[in-house]
Amino acid sequence: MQSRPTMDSFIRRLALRSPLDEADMAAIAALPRTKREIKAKSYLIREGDKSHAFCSLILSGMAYRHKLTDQGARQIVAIHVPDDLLDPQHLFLKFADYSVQALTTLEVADIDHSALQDLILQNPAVARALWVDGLVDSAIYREWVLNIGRRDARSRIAHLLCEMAVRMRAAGVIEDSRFYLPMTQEQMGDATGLTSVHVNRTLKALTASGLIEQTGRWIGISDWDSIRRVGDFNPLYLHLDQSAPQSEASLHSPFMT
Amino acid sequence: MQSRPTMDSFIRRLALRSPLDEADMAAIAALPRTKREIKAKSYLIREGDKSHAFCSLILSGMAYRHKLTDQGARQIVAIHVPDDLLDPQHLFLKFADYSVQALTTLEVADIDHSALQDLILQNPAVARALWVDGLVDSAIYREWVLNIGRRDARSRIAHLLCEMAVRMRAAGVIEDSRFYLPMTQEQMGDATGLTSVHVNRTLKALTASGLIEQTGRWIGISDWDSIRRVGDFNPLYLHLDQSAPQSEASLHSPFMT
DNA sequence: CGGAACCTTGAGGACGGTCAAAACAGGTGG
DNA sequence: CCACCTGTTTTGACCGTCCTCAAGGTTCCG
Repeated sequence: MQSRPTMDSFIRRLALRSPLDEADMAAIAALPRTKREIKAKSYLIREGDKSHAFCSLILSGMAYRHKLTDQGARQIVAIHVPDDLLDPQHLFLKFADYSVQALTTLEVADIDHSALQDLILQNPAVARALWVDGLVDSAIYREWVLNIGRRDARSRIAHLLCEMAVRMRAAGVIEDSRFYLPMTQEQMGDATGLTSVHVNRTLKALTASGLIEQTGRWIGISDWDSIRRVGDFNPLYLHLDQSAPQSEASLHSPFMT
Repeated sequence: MQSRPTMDSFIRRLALRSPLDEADMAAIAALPRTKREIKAKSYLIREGDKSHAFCSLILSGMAYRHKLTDQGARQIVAIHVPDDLLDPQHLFLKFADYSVQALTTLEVADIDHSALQDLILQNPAVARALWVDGLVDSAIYREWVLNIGRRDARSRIAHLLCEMAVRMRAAGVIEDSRFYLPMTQEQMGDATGLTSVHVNRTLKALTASGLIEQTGRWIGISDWDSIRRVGDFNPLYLHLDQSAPQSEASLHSPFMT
């Protein structure tokens, strides 16, 4: 996991989906922030917490967002990669309806709320870019509802792997045609509405069918086209390509160089 | 379904979660818009469509948002009640990753994008209120992921009914301690990741246990406290009460007068 | 070297799905 | 006002995907 101390790639991601000129980007880059390191497994946010006075941007590492039922069953509702901004919602809502926990050691930049609010007030292009980021979040939630509600275990896992491949590609953390997915099989189950036992069997089956290769938590995708079909994965919902709604290009493998 | 020609109650809902002064409200009320009537079952938006040049606000009636898998399985990802603003996302994203279909005859107000964009640029309080509305949407999606991923059929249906009761209460369309839920059992299944057959059996079981009463598509909740417990329903995620994060009041029945 | 967390595998069970048919409701047109 | 048609609800029988429980292996880290 390389160290990525600046916000450059975050700004580039925003600019991908919403127009930002040099001045806008400079304004974001100039936001006061403090870097912080967070240990794997520790909580960034707990359900019911009052909102923090800052937003955390993931510089490196991964985190996940989850909710619990009364009986203590856990559902992971989102997985976050570098350049994800955790909780701009806390700018506006008073408390959290979910928990966020570090999946790996995490480098985050805590951006002060009042500075961010000021920037949003003064700079509509920045406000829009952040708003759009949240809209894409929503789109991902919708796809997860579909994934969990209407696909079988094989498709769900395949879909999860496809999404992570594409998003990690966008974040620039794909190495050597493989990606490191720092999740236990239990966590993958919590993300897909399955049990760890069934995730285990499903992963083995995907490997046996020659769709993926696992070594530890490194995932290689041997046959992108097949796994895309099995997972019924169409990356349009990630809105990574604002220019071409229906482009075939978006179906290409995230492992192509 | 009473006719509700103005945007007053929409504005009131926004003001519930985000501060708006008289001038802000007047500015929203002055937005140019055209009223339109939409027949039940017709599409407002189709997946893959390029964004419209307007946002539709539901004045009366209900609609749902859905996505399809490759094999044609349908998942309803959201149900919309009066005062819901459909697709502020289209202000910023170029195409739709879902379809929206009318559940009943619908009265909507189409608000012109350019006028709305201008208002957002000029008036930060309005921008914020709309942003917050989208954040609550996200919170609902998260809860649905949990509902579908980690609750059994009985809880899922109970949860759906609780959510609809509370949201319809907020929209002011509860009559006589009952609410009209214009969904077929197949649609309820599509919303909860179940089949219509199982929804039927589950509803019968809830009725038999004395939790609800059904007459046609009118749902009466006989025992709010029990169904809330069965559905593991805690309305905090709806962020209806910004003042009191942990208030017990939020657990009260939406049928109390 | 030891322990904890995680992965793997097996056997059995259950929740919810599938398929199919019948009852019912509501609207339309004769 | 009845006859019809279509969409919806209801019920039954059977089945399969995924869960549960449990034990043994493996990996990783202190």
